[in-house]
Amino acid sequence: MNTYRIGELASALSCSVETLRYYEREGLLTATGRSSNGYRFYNEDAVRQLKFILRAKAMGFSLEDIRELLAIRVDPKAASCGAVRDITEHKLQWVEHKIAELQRFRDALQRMVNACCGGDVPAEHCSILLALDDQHPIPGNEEHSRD
Amino acid sequence: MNTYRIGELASALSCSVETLRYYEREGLLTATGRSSNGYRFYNEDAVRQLKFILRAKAMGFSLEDIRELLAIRVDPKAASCGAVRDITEHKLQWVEHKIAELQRFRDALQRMVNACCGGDVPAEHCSILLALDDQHPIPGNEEHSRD
DNA sequence: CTTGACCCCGTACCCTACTACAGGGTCTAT
DNA sequence: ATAGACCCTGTAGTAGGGTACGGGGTCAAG
Repeated sequence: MNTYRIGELASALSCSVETLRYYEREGLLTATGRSSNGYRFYNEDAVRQLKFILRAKAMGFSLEDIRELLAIRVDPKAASCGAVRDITEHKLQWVEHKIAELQRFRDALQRMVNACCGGDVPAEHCSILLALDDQHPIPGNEEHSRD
Repeated sequence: MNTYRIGELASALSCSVETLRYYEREGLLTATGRSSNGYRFYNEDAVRQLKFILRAKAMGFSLEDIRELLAIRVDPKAASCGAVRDITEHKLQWVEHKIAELQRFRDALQRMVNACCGGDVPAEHCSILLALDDQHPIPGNEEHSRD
């Protein structure tokens, strides 16, 4: 079975050597072993595990989430399929919450952009500044004003 | 004109005293002055400025953005309305970019949740773990698989 | 005159996911 | 034997937006 040194693994999967050492410190990816000179080496199982980590990251999982998923992956008989789905659903809810928050930001910003003349005129009466001062709430924004 | 001590301002606008001192260090909100005992005090202008800051934060602006907006707010004749709209549009684009990213996360997570039996069975054949291992790509996810 | 609620300053710490650097060892080619 | 590429460890720094703490001063009530 062929093995990889840390730099080879890093360039193969497009991450940095420092990241791999960091993942080791964090307990996400331990090297398969050490050569007599102390160099880390990785086998195909480690490559697959790193792919798992990177793919999970690309899905939006945090390293903490990934730590849990890896624990299940290593010993899948000890965990239920439901546990895996719980982690995923929990993340999904968090992502949906974040999306909703950003959509509120987007709508507020969009209303401000729409209301602003945006011209090369002095900003003295700029509707965006007025809206942030709440002197002149922008229509559609009333529910956020104090009474 | 009535003035407020830092704790009064903090409780009036529901932020912490530490936050106000932090904003002062960051140049966002300087106290109106200091009493003879060294205590900060704030007048109504400062209250309005803090409201501006908090409202801008609620819109998703970063403290760095707010710093720029405040500079314009202080001297609106020196800046154009277009400059204000540029900041806002820039933020809007950033927010839209973030939303799109999170929506990709959400879709990937949703596909995984849908595909998972989620039962109290061992996770050995869990479709989520398989998908993250890319042994068993979930339909709709092919564009992310390596070839 | 002491207690408790305020306030001051400066510094350190939180989180996440890295990245950088210092100071050293190892291996390969020339 | 020496350059250059690679590897090791340990520690510190980054961004953003604060929070916490230690050690002290101030002020009003009892």
